[in-house]
Amino acid sequence: MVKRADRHTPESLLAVAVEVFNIRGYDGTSMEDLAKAAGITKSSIYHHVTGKEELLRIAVTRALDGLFGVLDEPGATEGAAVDRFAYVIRRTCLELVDKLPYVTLLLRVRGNTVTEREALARRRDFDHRVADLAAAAIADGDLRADLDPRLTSRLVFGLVNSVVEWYRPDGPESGPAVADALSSLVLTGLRAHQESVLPAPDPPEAGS
Amino acid sequence: MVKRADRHTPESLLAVAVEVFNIRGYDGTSMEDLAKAAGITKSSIYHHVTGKEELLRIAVTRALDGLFGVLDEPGATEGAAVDRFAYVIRRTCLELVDKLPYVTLLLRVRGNTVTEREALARRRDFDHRVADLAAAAIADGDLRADLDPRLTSRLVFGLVNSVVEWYRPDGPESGPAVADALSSLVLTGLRAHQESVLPAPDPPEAGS
DNA sequence: GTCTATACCGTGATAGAC
DNA sequence: GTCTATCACGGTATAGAC
Repeated sequence: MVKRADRHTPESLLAVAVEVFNIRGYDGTSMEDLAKAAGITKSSIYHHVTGKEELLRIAVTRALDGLFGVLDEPGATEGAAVDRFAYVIRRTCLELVDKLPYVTLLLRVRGNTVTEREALARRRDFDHRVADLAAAAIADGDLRADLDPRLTSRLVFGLVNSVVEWYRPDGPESGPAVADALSSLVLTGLRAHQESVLPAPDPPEAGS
Repeated sequence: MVKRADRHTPESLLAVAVEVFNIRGYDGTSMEDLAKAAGITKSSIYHHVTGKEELLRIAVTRALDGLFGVLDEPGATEGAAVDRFAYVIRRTCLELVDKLPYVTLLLRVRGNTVTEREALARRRDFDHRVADLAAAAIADGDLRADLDPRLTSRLVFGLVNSVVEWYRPDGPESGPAVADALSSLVLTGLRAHQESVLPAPDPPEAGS
Protein backbone atom coordinates (compact mmCIF):
# COMPACT_ATOMS: atom_id res chain seq x y z
CA MET A 1 0.00 0.00 0.00
CA VAL A 2 0.90 3.68 -0.17
CA LYS A 3 2.30 2.89 -3.61
CA ARG A 4 2.66 6.54 -4.42
CA ALA A 5 2.60 7.50 -8.08
CA ASP A 6 3.72 11.03 -8.77
CA ARG A 7 0.97 11.39 -11.32
CA HIS A 8 -2.18 9.43 -10.95
CA THR A 9 -4.49 8.38 -13.75
CA PRO A 10 -8.01 7.02 -13.41
CA GLU A 11 -6.50 3.60 -14.06
CA SER A 12 -3.77 3.79 -11.43
CA LEU A 13 -6.28 5.13 -8.95
CA LEU A 14 -8.65 2.30 -9.72
CA ALA A 15 -5.96 -0.26 -8.99
CA VAL A 16 -5.30 1.30 -5.60
CA ALA A 17 -8.99 1.64 -4.79
CA VAL A 18 -9.87 -1.94 -5.65
CA GLU A 19 -7.02 -3.19 -3.52
CA VAL A 20 -8.21 -1.21 -0.50
CA PHE A 21 -11.87 -2.11 -1.12
CA ASN A 22 -10.93 -5.78 -1.02
CA ILE A 23 -9.10 -5.40 2.28
CA ARG A 24 -11.51 -3.16 4.20
CA GLY A 25 -14.69 -3.81 2.25
CA TYR A 26 -16.34 -1.17 0.05
CA ASP A 27 -18.47 0.31 2.82
CA GLY A 28 -15.60 0.09 5.27
CA THR A 29 -13.35 2.18 3.02
CA SER A 30 -13.43 5.98 3.32
CA MET A 31 -12.19 8.44 0.74
CA GLU A 32 -9.54 9.28 3.33
CA ASP A 33 -8.40 5.64 3.26
CA LEU A 34 -8.15 5.76 -0.52
CA ALA A 35 -6.29 9.07 -0.43
CA LYS A 36 -3.69 7.70 2.00
CA ALA A 37 -3.21 4.54 -0.05
CA ALA A 38 -2.83 6.57 -3.26
CA GLY A 39 -0.48 9.08 -1.67
CA ILE A 40 -2.64 12.09 -2.52
CA THR A 41 -5.43 14.01 -0.78
CA LYS A 42 -9.13 13.26 -0.89
CA SER A 43 -9.81 16.23 -3.12
CA SER A 44 -7.34 15.08 -5.74
CA ILE A 45 -9.26 11.87 -6.19
CA TYR A 46 -12.22 13.84 -7.49
CA HIS A 47 -10.09 15.17 -10.31
CA HIS A 48 -9.94 11.65 -11.75
CA VAL A 49 -13.29 10.13 -10.86
CA THR A 50 -16.66 11.50 -9.89
CA GLY A 51 -16.66 9.68 -6.57
CA LYS A 52 -16.32 6.45 -4.65
CA GLU A 53 -19.19 4.72 -6.40
CA GLU A 54 -17.71 5.27 -9.85
CA LEU A 55 -14.60 3.38 -8.81
CA LEU A 56 -16.79 0.50 -7.77
CA ARG A 57 -18.80 0.63 -10.98
CA ILE A 58 -15.75 0.48 -13.23
CA ALA A 59 -14.30 -2.40 -11.25
CA VAL A 60 -17.36 -4.64 -11.17
CA THR A 61 -18.12 -3.90 -14.82
CA ARG A 62 -14.66 -5.10 -15.74
CA ALA A 63 -15.21 -8.31 -13.78
CA LEU A 64 -18.62 -8.94 -15.30
CA ASP A 65 -17.43 -8.27 -18.86
CA GLY A 66 -14.69 -10.83 -18.33
CA LEU A 67 -17.10 -13.47 -17.07
CA PHE A 68 -19.65 -12.94 -19.82
CA GLY A 69 -16.83 -13.02 -22.34
CA VAL A 70 -16.22 -16.63 -21.36
CA LEU A 71 -19.79 -17.55 -22.26
CA ASP A 72 -19.26 -16.23 -25.79
CA GLU A 73 -16.11 -18.20 -26.50
CA PRO A 74 -16.36 -21.12 -28.96
CA GLY A 75 -15.63 -23.66 -26.21
CA ALA A 76 -18.76 -22.47 -24.40
CA THR A 77 -21.04 -22.40 -27.43
CA GLU A 78 -20.05 -25.42 -29.51
CA GLY A 79 -20.11 -29.12 -28.76
CA ALA A 80 -21.75 -31.32 -26.14
CA ALA A 81 -23.29 -29.59 -23.13
CA VAL A 82 -21.08 -31.47 -20.69
CA ASP A 83 -17.97 -30.30 -22.51
CA ARG A 84 -19.24 -26.74 -22.63
CA PHE A 85 -20.03 -26.95 -18.92
CA ALA A 86 -16.52 -28.20 -18.14
CA TYR A 87 -15.07 -25.50 -20.38
CA VAL A 88 -16.97 -22.75 -18.61
CA ILE A 89 -15.90 -24.03 -15.19
CA ARG A 90 -12.27 -24.03 -16.18
CA ARG A 91 -12.28 -20.74 -18.04
CA THR A 92 -14.31 -18.97 -15.36
CA CYS A 93 -11.77 -20.11 -12.83
CA LEU A 94 -8.93 -18.78 -14.97
CA GLU A 95 -10.77 -15.51 -15.57
CA LEU A 96 -11.32 -15.17 -11.83
CA VAL A 97 -7.62 -15.60 -11.17
CA ASP A 98 -6.67 -13.28 -14.03
CA LYS A 99 -8.96 -10.46 -12.86
CA LEU A 100 -8.73 -11.44 -9.20
CA PRO A 101 -9.19 -8.04 -7.53
CA TYR A 102 -12.10 -7.06 -9.74
CA VAL A 103 -13.92 -10.37 -9.40
CA THR A 104 -13.29 -10.43 -5.67
CA LEU A 105 -14.93 -7.05 -5.34
CA LEU A 106 -17.84 -8.13 -7.52
CA LEU A 107 -18.51 -11.19 -5.40
CA ARG A 108 -18.72 -9.10 -2.23
CA VAL A 109 -21.19 -6.53 -3.47
CA ARG A 110 -24.22 -6.30 -1.20
CA GLY A 111 -26.78 -4.23 -3.11
CA ASN A 112 -26.80 -0.99 -1.12
CA THR A 113 -26.53 1.32 -4.16
CA VAL A 114 -27.81 1.40 -7.73
CA THR A 115 -24.41 0.31 -9.02
CA GLU A 116 -24.38 -2.68 -6.70
CA ARG A 117 -27.90 -3.75 -7.57
CA GLU A 118 -27.14 -3.62 -11.29
CA ALA A 119 -24.05 -5.74 -10.73
CA LEU A 120 -26.07 -8.28 -8.76
CA ALA A 121 -28.61 -8.45 -11.58
CA ARG A 122 -25.89 -9.22 -14.13
CA ARG A 123 -24.44 -11.85 -11.81
CA ARG A 124 -27.82 -13.54 -11.53
CA ASP A 125 -28.03 -13.56 -15.33
CA PHE A 126 -24.64 -15.24 -15.54
CA ASP A 127 -25.60 -17.85 -12.95
CA HIS A 128 -28.80 -18.57 -14.83
CA ARG A 129 -27.00 -19.22 -18.09
CA VAL A 130 -24.63 -21.62 -16.38
CA ALA A 131 -27.49 -23.43 -14.69
CA ASP A 132 -29.04 -23.96 -18.14
CA LEU A 133 -25.80 -25.53 -19.29
CA ALA A 134 -25.75 -27.91 -16.33
CA ALA A 135 -29.36 -28.84 -17.00
CA ALA A 136 -28.54 -29.64 -20.63
CA ALA A 137 -25.60 -31.82 -19.61
CA ILE A 138 -27.78 -33.72 -17.18
CA ALA A 139 -30.49 -34.13 -19.84
CA ASP A 140 -27.83 -35.57 -22.14
CA GLY A 141 -27.04 -38.15 -19.47
CA ASP A 142 -23.46 -36.91 -19.13
CA LEU A 143 -23.81 -35.56 -15.62
CA ARG A 144 -25.38 -37.41 -12.69
CA ALA A 145 -29.14 -37.10 -12.77
CA ASP A 146 -29.61 -37.56 -9.03
CA LEU A 147 -28.45 -34.01 -8.38
CA ASP A 148 -30.75 -31.11 -9.25
CA PRO A 149 -29.33 -28.93 -12.08
CA ARG A 150 -29.86 -25.71 -10.17
CA LEU A 151 -28.29 -27.16 -7.04
CA THR A 152 -25.43 -28.55 -9.08
CA SER A 153 -24.58 -25.27 -10.73
CA ARG A 154 -24.89 -23.44 -7.43
CA LEU A 155 -22.46 -25.79 -5.76
CA VAL A 156 -20.01 -25.75 -8.63
CA PHE A 157 -19.96 -21.99 -8.98
CA GLY A 158 -19.92 -21.54 -5.25
CA LEU A 159 -16.76 -23.59 -5.39
CA VAL A 160 -15.28 -21.58 -8.25
CA ASN A 161 -16.12 -18.27 -6.60
CA SER A 162 -14.66 -19.37 -3.28
CA VAL A 163 -11.24 -19.29 -4.88
CA VAL A 164 -11.12 -15.51 -4.41
CA GLU A 165 -11.09 -16.05 -0.65
CA TRP A 166 -7.65 -17.60 -0.60
CA TYR A 167 -5.92 -17.45 -4.01
CA ARG A 168 -2.89 -15.16 -4.20
CA PRO A 169 -0.93 -14.66 -7.44
CA ASP A 170 2.35 -14.99 -5.57
CA GLY A 171 1.25 -18.19 -3.81
CA PRO A 172 2.37 -21.76 -4.53
CA GLU A 173 -0.35 -22.58 -7.10
CA SER A 174 -0.63 -21.18 -10.61
CA GLY A 175 -4.02 -20.24 -12.00
CA PRO A 176 -4.14 -23.19 -14.41
CA ALA A 177 -3.12 -25.55 -11.59
CA VAL A 178 -6.08 -24.39 -9.51
CA ALA A 179 -8.41 -24.61 -12.50
CA ASP A 180 -7.25 -28.17 -13.17
CA ALA A 181 -7.59 -29.29 -9.55
CA LEU A 182 -11.01 -27.71 -9.30
CA SER A 183 -12.27 -29.22 -12.56
CA SER A 184 -10.95 -32.59 -11.58
CA LEU A 185 -12.58 -32.42 -8.16
CA VAL A 186 -15.91 -31.43 -9.67
CA LEU A 187 -16.00 -34.06 -12.38
CA THR A 188 -14.25 -37.00 -10.75
CA GLY A 189 -14.47 -36.42 -7.01
CA LEU A 190 -11.89 -36.81 -4.30
CA ARG A 191 -12.10 -40.47 -3.45
CA ALA A 192 -9.06 -42.51 -4.39
CA HIS A 193 -10.96 -45.68 -5.19
CA GLN A 194 -14.49 -45.17 -6.49
CA GLU A 195 -15.41 -48.77 -5.68
CA SER A 196 -15.10 -48.07 -1.98
CA VAL A 197 -18.85 -47.59 -1.71
CA LEU A 198 -20.21 -50.09 -4.17
CA PRO A 199 -18.47 -53.10 -5.63
CA ALA A 200 -17.51 -52.26 -9.20
CA PRO A 201 -14.82 -53.07 -11.73
CA ASP A 202 -11.72 -50.96 -11.67
CA PRO A 203 -12.28 -47.59 -13.30
CA PRO A 204 -9.85 -46.42 -15.97
CA GLU A 205 -7.69 -43.37 -15.45
CA ALA A 206 -9.44 -40.04 -15.13
CA GLY A 207 -7.01 -37.77 -16.89
CA SER A 208 -7.86 -34.11 -17.44
CA MET B 1 -38.24 -6.75 8.68
CA VAL B 2 -39.65 -4.20 11.11
CA LYS B 3 -40.70 -7.18 13.19
CA ARG B 4 -41.54 -5.00 16.14
CA ALA B 5 -41.39 -6.59 19.56
CA ASP B 6 -43.03 -4.55 22.28
CA ARG B 7 -40.21 -5.43 24.61
CA HIS B 8 -36.82 -6.17 23.25
CA THR B 9 -34.20 -8.37 24.86
CA PRO B 10 -30.54 -8.61 23.92
CA GLU B 11 -31.44 -11.85 22.15
CA SER B 12 -34.33 -10.47 20.10
CA LEU B 13 -32.23 -7.48 19.19
CA LEU B 14 -29.40 -9.73 18.09
CA ALA B 15 -31.69 -11.62 15.74
CA VAL B 16 -32.81 -8.38 14.11
CA ALA B 17 -29.28 -7.03 13.90
CA VAL B 18 -27.78 -10.13 12.32
CA GLU B 19 -30.52 -10.15 9.71
CA VAL B 20 -29.84 -6.56 8.74
CA PHE B 21 -26.06 -7.03 8.85
CA ASN B 22 -26.41 -9.87 6.36
CA ILE B 23 -28.46 -7.77 3.97
CA ARG B 24 -26.57 -4.47 4.09
CA GLY B 25 -23.22 -5.70 5.32
CA TYR B 26 -21.87 -4.86 8.79
CA ASP B 27 -20.17 -1.63 7.75
CA GLY B 28 -23.11 -0.69 5.57
CA THR B 29 -25.52 -0.93 8.51
CA SER B 30 -26.07 2.13 10.70
CA MET B 31 -27.56 2.14 14.18
CA GLU B 32 -30.46 3.98 12.56
CA ASP B 33 -30.99 1.01 10.22
CA LEU B 34 -31.01 -1.33 13.22
CA ALA B 35 -33.38 0.92 15.14
CA LYS B 36 -35.87 1.00 12.26
CA ALA B 37 -35.71 -2.76 11.81
CA ALA B 38 -36.19 -3.33 15.54
CA GLY B 39 -39.03 -0.81 15.80
CA ILE B 40 -37.33 1.27 18.49
CA THR B 41 -35.00 4.26 18.52
CA LYS B 42 -31.24 4.25 18.28
CA SER B 43 -30.87 5.19 21.93
CA SER B 44 -32.95 2.27 23.10
CA ILE B 45 -30.53 -0.16 21.52
CA TYR B 46 -27.85 0.99 23.93
CA HIS B 47 -30.00 -0.15 26.82
CA HIS B 48 -29.49 -3.75 25.70
CA VAL B 49 -26.00 -3.79 24.22
CA THR B 50 -22.95 -1.59 24.52
CA GLY B 51 -22.88 -0.87 20.81
CA LYS B 52 -22.84 -2.14 17.27
CA GLU B 53 -19.63 -4.09 17.66
CA GLU B 54 -20.97 -6.11 20.59
CA LEU B 55 -23.79 -7.39 18.41
CA LEU B 56 -21.23 -8.54 15.88
CA ARG B 57 -19.07 -10.17 18.55
CA ILE B 58 -21.93 -12.21 20.01
CA ALA B 59 -23.02 -13.34 16.55
CA VAL B 60 -19.65 -14.49 15.23
CA THR B 61 -18.79 -16.15 18.55
CA ARG B 62 -21.96 -18.18 18.29
CA ALA B 63 -21.04 -19.27 14.75
CA LEU B 64 -17.47 -20.18 15.71
CA ASP B 65 -18.54 -22.13 18.79
CA GLY B 66 -20.87 -24.17 16.58
CA LEU B 67 -18.16 -24.95 14.05
CA PHE B 68 -15.57 -25.91 16.64
CA GLY B 69 -18.19 -28.05 18.36
CA VAL B 70 -18.27 -30.22 15.24
CA LEU B 71 -14.56 -30.93 15.54
CA ASP B 72 -15.08 -32.29 19.07
CA GLU B 73 -17.84 -34.71 18.17
CA PRO B 74 -16.98 -38.45 18.18
CA GLY B 75 -17.44 -38.71 14.40
CA ALA B 76 -14.67 -36.15 13.97
CA THR B 77 -12.25 -37.69 16.45
CA GLU B 78 -12.63 -41.46 16.02
CA GLY B 79 -12.03 -43.74 13.08
CA ALA B 80 -10.23 -43.45 9.76
CA ALA B 81 -9.16 -39.98 8.67
CA VAL B 82 -11.18 -40.16 5.46
CA ASP B 83 -14.33 -40.94 7.43
CA ARG B 84 -13.63 -38.15 9.90
CA PHE B 85 -13.04 -35.81 6.97
CA ALA B 86 -16.34 -36.79 5.37
CA TYR B 87 -18.07 -36.44 8.73
CA VAL B 88 -16.72 -32.93 9.26
CA ILE B 89 -17.78 -31.87 5.76
CA ARG B 90 -21.31 -33.09 6.30
CA ARG B 91 -21.70 -31.80 9.85
CA THR B 92 -20.14 -28.44 9.07
CA CYS B 93 -22.60 -28.07 6.23
CA LEU B 94 -25.50 -28.89 8.58
CA GLU B 95 -24.17 -26.53 11.24
CA LEU B 96 -23.89 -23.79 8.63
CA VAL B 97 -27.50 -24.29 7.64
CA ASP B 98 -28.65 -24.53 11.26
CA LYS B 99 -26.90 -21.30 12.31
CA LEU B 100 -27.18 -19.74 8.86
CA PRO B 101 -27.39 -16.03 9.79
CA TYR B 102 -24.53 -16.24 12.30
CA VAL B 103 -22.23 -18.22 10.01
CA THR B 104 -23.07 -15.98 7.07
CA LEU B 105 -22.01 -12.97 9.09
CA LEU B 106 -18.84 -14.72 10.23
CA LEU B 107 -17.82 -15.53 6.69
CA ARG B 108 -18.13 -11.91 5.60
CA VAL B 109 -16.04 -10.38 8.35
CA ARG B 110 -13.21 -8.27 6.92
CA GLY B 111 -10.93 -7.53 9.87
CA ASN B 112 -11.52 -3.82 10.41
CA THR B 113 -11.98 -4.09 14.20
CA VAL B 114 -10.52 -6.11 17.06
CA THR B 115 -13.63 -8.28 17.15
CA GLU B 116 -13.32 -9.05 13.46
CA ARG B 117 -9.63 -9.86 13.63
CA GLU B 118 -10.16 -12.25 16.53
CA ALA B 119 -12.92 -13.98 14.57
CA LEU B 120 -10.64 -14.31 11.54
CA ALA B 121 -7.95 -15.83 13.73
CA ARG B 122 -10.34 -18.48 15.05
CA ARG B 123 -11.50 -19.20 11.50
CA ARG B 124 -7.93 -19.76 10.38
CA ASP B 125 -7.48 -22.16 13.28
CA PHE B 126 -10.53 -24.11 12.18
CA ASP B 127 -9.34 -24.26 8.58
CA HIS B 128 -5.95 -25.49 9.72
CA ARG B 129 -7.42 -28.36 11.73
CA VAL B 130 -9.50 -29.44 8.74
CA ALA B 131 -6.48 -29.28 6.43
CA ASP B 132 -4.67 -31.64 8.81
CA LEU B 133 -7.56 -34.06 8.49
CA ALA B 134 -7.40 -33.97 4.70
CA ALA B 135 -3.66 -34.52 4.81
CA ALA B 136 -4.13 -37.58 7.03
CA ALA B 137 -6.74 -39.03 4.67
CA ILE B 138 -4.44 -38.55 1.71
CA ALA B 139 -1.55 -40.13 3.63
CA ASP B 140 -3.81 -43.11 4.31
CA GLY B 141 -4.35 -43.45 0.55
CA ASP B 142 -8.08 -42.89 0.89
CA LEU B 143 -8.14 -39.56 -0.92
CA ARG B 144 -6.48 -38.81 -4.24
CA ALA B 145 -2.81 -38.05 -3.77
CA ASP B 146 -2.51 -35.90 -6.88
CA LEU B 147 -4.23 -32.99 -5.16
CA ASP B 148 -2.38 -31.04 -2.49
CA PRO B 149 -3.94 -31.44 1.00
CA ARG B 150 -4.04 -27.72 1.66
CA LEU B 151 -5.56 -27.02 -1.76
CA THR B 152 -8.03 -29.84 -1.27
CA SER B 153 -9.31 -28.59 2.05
CA ARG B 154 -9.46 -25.02 0.74
CA LEU B 155 -11.58 -26.11 -2.20
CA VAL B 156 -13.84 -28.32 -0.12
CA PHE B 157 -14.47 -25.73 2.57
CA GLY B 158 -14.79 -23.00 0.00
CA LEU B 159 -17.57 -25.12 -1.39
CA VAL B 160 -19.18 -25.68 2.00
CA ASN B 161 -18.97 -22.00 2.91
CA SER B 162 -20.43 -20.92 -0.42
CA VAL B 163 -23.73 -22.44 0.67
CA VAL B 164 -24.48 -19.33 2.72
CA GLU B 165 -24.63 -17.33 -0.50
CA TRP B 166 -27.79 -19.00 -1.75
CA TYR B 167 -29.31 -21.34 0.86
CA ARG B 168 -32.66 -20.25 2.31
CA PRO B 169 -34.48 -22.26 5.01
CA ASP B 170 -37.77 -21.81 3.17
CA GLY B 171 -36.29 -22.91 -0.15
CA PRO B 172 -36.76 -26.23 -1.97
CA GLU B 173 -33.79 -28.05 -0.38
CA SER B 174 -33.54 -29.23 3.21
CA GLY B 175 -30.28 -28.87 5.09
CA PRO B 176 -29.55 -32.62 5.04
CA ALA B 177 -30.34 -32.73 1.30
CA VAL B 178 -27.74 -30.06 0.64
CA ALA B 179 -25.23 -31.78 2.92
CA ASP B 180 -25.76 -35.06 1.06
CA ALA B 181 -25.47 -33.52 -2.40
CA LEU B 182 -22.36 -31.64 -1.39
CA SER B 183 -20.68 -34.66 0.21
CA SER B 184 -21.52 -36.76 -2.80
CA LEU B 185 -20.13 -34.19 -5.21
CA VAL B 186 -16.92 -33.89 -3.24
CA LEU B 187 -16.28 -37.60 -2.86
CA THR B 188 -17.63 -39.02 -6.10
CA GLY B 189 -17.73 -36.16 -8.57
CA LEU B 190 -20.36 -35.09 -11.04
CA ARG B 191 -19.63 -37.22 -14.05
CA ALA B 192 -22.24 -39.85 -14.79
CA HIS B 193 -19.81 -42.38 -16.23
CA GLN B 194 -16.23 -42.04 -15.09
CA GLU B 195 -15.02 -43.61 -18.34
CA SER B 196 -16.73 -40.94 -20.42
CA VAL B 197 -13.38 -39.75 -21.68
CA LEU B 198 -12.48 -43.06 -23.25
CA PRO B 199 -14.79 -45.63 -24.85
CA ALA B 200 -15.89 -48.11 -22.22
CA PRO B 201 -18.62 -50.64 -21.43
CA ASP B 202 -21.79 -49.63 -19.67
CA PRO B 203 -21.19 -47.89 -16.36
CA PRO B 204 -22.55 -49.10 -13.05
CA GLU B 205 -25.10 -47.00 -11.25
CA ALA B 206 -23.92 -43.91 -9.42
CA GLY B 207 -26.14 -44.07 -6.37
CA SER B 208 -25.70 -41.73 -3.42
C1' DG C 1 -37.55 -0.05 28.38
C1' DT C 2 -38.15 3.63 25.51
C1' DC C 3 -38.08 8.23 24.47
C1' DT C 4 -36.14 13.30 22.93
C1' DA C 5 -32.30 16.05 22.60
C1' DT C 6 -27.70 16.63 21.78
C1' DA C 7 -22.51 16.13 21.65
C1' DC C 8 -18.91 15.18 18.74
C1' DC C 9 -16.60 13.36 14.99
C1' DG C 10 -15.80 11.31 10.38
C1' DT C 11 -18.01 11.08 6.02
C1' DG C 12 -18.37 12.21 0.81
C1' DA C 13 -18.00 16.01 -1.84
C1' DT C 14 -16.97 21.03 -3.60
C1' DA C 15 -14.45 25.71 -4.35
C1' DG C 16 -10.75 27.89 -5.74
C1' DA C 17 -5.57 28.83 -5.31
C1' DC C 18 -1.13 27.20 -7.18
C1' DG D 1 -2.72 17.39 -11.01
C1' DT D 2 -2.59 18.47 -6.41
C1' DC D 3 -3.35 21.24 -2.66
C1' DT D 4 -5.92 23.78 1.65
C1' DA D 5 -10.11 25.04 3.41
C1' DT D 6 -14.70 24.24 4.06
C1' DC D 7 -19.42 22.41 3.82
C1' DA D 8 -23.63 19.74 5.00
C1' DC D 9 -24.75 15.43 6.53
C1' DG D 10 -25.04 11.19 8.93
C1' DG D 11 -22.35 8.31 12.00
C1' DT D 12 -21.92 6.33 17.03
C1' DA D 13 -22.80 7.21 21.41
C1' DT D 14 -24.53 9.67 25.84
C1' DA D 15 -27.70 12.33 29.25
C1' DG D 16 -31.64 12.49 31.43
C1' DA D 17 -36.94 12.68 31.38
C1' DC D 18 -40.98 9.58 31.48
